Amino acid sequence: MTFPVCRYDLAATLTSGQAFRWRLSDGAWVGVIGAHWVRLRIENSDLIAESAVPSADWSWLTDYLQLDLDLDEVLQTFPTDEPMQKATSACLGLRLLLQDPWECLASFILSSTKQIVQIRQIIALLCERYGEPLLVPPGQAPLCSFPSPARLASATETDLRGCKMGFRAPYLLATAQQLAEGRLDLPRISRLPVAEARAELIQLPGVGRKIADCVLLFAYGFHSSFPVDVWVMKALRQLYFPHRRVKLARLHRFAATHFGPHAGYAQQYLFHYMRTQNEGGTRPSSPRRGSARKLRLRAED
DNA sequence: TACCAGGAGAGCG
DNA sequence: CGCTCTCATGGT
Repeated sequence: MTFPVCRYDLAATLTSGQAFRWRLSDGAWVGVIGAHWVRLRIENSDLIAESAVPSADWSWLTDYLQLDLDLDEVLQTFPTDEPMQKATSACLGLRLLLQDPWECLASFILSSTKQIVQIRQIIALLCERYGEPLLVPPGQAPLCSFPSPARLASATETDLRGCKMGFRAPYLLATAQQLAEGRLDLPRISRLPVAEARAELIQLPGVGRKIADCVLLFAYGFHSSFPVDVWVMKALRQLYFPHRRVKLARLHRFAATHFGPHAGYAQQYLFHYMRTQNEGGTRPSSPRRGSARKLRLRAED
């Protein structure tokens, strides 16, 4: 199946720390959306999608990739200051996905103080051990669905620790149990105002402001939600409040007023910019070479 | 080797 | 409140 697309950077989008199961294989991106195995690539401003099972309705894909979103319309609402100009021009075509709430929630519970490569490894193990095998085309590597709350709720903390998630195991287990018991209905949250939706999510074990904001943005499409992690905090302080002590609460207030109605979208550009800009590094600190040390320390003051 | 990673929660003054 | 400490694991 092919879909016409304009300014859609698949690589940046699928590796920008919002989803963790995509991998590049023979020049195409292979992943799982719900119960669908899918393989994606872009050729001549066309998105080409191959699935394992023929489907008449591709809304599961177009919704996930947000193909109907007008990116230019979003970009026009961004502030025209220099940091945003640089962040957006550094990666034209970076998009936000619309993911499954449970998979997104569980993934970000597992994300705390982990690097993206390690988050990917934990989630791969979790799916391999607890997910359902999917139908994949002949010759393709086997792949599983993301395990349901009920499935994880039936595991033990020790089982989950076996997936290398460490102290996050009791959080994931307790949250899975609450959802499996029906104590919180994830689909219902999409109908709430963003502040109430956030309050509901934060009640779950292992879910604080940052993870709640990630789920609101990446799975519920609340574009006003602005997750502030170490990277974005660094970006905001460095670019907008240099040489000043600024607290997290103030950064949230600043973000809510400065970046417009699609602030969360702007956040993704800042996040990607910070991660790719400096020496293609995966670390916000710790210089690679001695010669860079002085410059870096000066810039970070 | 020592330090650190897309945080959350508990304990402290 | 606001700050600090701990939590588990793997990479550099």
